[in-house]
Amino acid sequence: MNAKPDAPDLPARVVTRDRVIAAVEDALLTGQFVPGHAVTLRGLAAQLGVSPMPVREAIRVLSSANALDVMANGRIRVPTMTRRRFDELLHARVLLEPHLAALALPNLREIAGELVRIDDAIDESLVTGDVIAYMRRNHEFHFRIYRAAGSEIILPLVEHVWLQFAPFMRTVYGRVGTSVVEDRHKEAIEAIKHADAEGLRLAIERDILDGMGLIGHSVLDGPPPQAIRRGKPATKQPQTSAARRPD
Amino acid sequence: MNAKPDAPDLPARVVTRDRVIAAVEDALLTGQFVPGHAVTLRGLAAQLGVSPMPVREAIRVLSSANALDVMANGRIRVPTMTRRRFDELLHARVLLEPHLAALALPNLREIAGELVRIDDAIDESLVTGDVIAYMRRNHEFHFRIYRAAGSEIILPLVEHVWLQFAPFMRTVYGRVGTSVVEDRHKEAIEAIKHADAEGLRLAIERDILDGMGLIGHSVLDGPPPQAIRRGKPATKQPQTSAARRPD
DNA sequence: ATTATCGGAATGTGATCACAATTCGCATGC
DNA sequence: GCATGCGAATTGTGATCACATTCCGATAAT
Repeated sequence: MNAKPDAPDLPARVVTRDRVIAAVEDALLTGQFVPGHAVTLRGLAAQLGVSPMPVREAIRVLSSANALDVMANGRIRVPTMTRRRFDELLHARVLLEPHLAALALPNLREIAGELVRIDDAIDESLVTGDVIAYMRRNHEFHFRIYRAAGSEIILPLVEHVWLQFAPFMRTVYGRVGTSVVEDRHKEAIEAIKHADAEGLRLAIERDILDGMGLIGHSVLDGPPPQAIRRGKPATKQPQTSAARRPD
Repeated sequence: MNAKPDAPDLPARVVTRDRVIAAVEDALLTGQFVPGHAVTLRGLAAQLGVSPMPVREAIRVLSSANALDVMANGRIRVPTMTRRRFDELLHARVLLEPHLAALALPNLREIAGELVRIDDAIDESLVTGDVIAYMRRNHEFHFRIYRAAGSEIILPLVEHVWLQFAPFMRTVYGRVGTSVVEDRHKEAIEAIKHADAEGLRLAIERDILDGMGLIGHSVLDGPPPQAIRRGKPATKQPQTSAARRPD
């Protein structure tokens, strides 16, 4: 490599594009972007106080990860959830996340206390009904674990999956509330303290299946996803932004 | 009647950015981008005959998928393979691809003939030593199978992984040749014909482990890849910058 | 001959403009 | 009252310019 004794620490210059990406990702993960809602370059740029150029790249990055939906005419919107997509996302989560958790187990002892603290914050967000705080904390709980696996390949894949299902979960919580949320974090922490890899794997899997499976199905199986409002035969997937009102 | 597109097929307007992405992805998957080689906006734009703007978005998309490496100063280059990265990529492949193949098994009967045809083309590429054609055909063989799984979530994840390890494999083939390549495609085809899910899963897993594991380790454990620095050692291989001349 | 220093070239980033395509609003006509 | 047609506004895409930073090469000094 080229010897560069000047700065061993990477300066990590903060570029506007990365700030935009982080802002949109946070908005997606905390459910502040409603599925079906349009996302425009200039609109987002004005909202974030930047020029459309960094937003363009950020949107392109996120849409390439299927975190934003690019329609045939180029318009961009928050993806709407379909039964098929939901099942596949659930599938991918069950495939990847328990594996990552078990892989991270040896490194989790030292952050067990921090996980307990985050889980306490989650409980607090649940009782206060702060959905955004809950989703952010829940994301932090899971990814504290997954990050400890030290896998720089699988971890981004899991982040992609989360970016896709998170907006939908926000809709779910907005409809059924957060009181029905019951995670398996306590079991996971217990498994970590006992260095029980299989127990941790099972706890994560159950956390995914319970949290997403039951709630997701109850909502997706409810109203049929084809609520024709004006009889547009061109669009095979009518948007539900203005049709259904979450409460 | 302006808004009445009779054609049910989506127009799918071809934008320059997508062509650039496809071109770079193909170059990565076929090993025409040497690991460590710099990729510049204006250089790639001039090479492809487009303006730097679509290239900027394309590079951003690919770098977000870790298919291109963004250094601390913002410069972009084809990622270099490390032992750690390689092991993780191998790990991710074993985790995802056999699963996808088994999932696709019910839909593979009808394309079994096509798979045989592609595999024959692979053998032909191997005897002629056409590494680029081999890599393209091998990619096609695998993704014909994976695409049949109908999973629009896991499939992009696998594509991301391929984009990351493919350039390195090109280096491997360029060093040890393609004569040592021995895949498990025949076993996979056999398992498909017998509707043997477990056999197919095992064939894919062995194909990955044999192809990447043995070859990759032999090269990564061998000579360090930072041998030559100055002097431009006889660029007999078509480089990425000025290799392709449109006319 | 080796090292230090300086200047031009190259690179990524942000901003702005131009343009085709699409969408929305509103007036018009039946 | 309702569909229709037209024009303005919006949107994504591509191109170009400006600029800070960095890299490369040449020149000069020891």
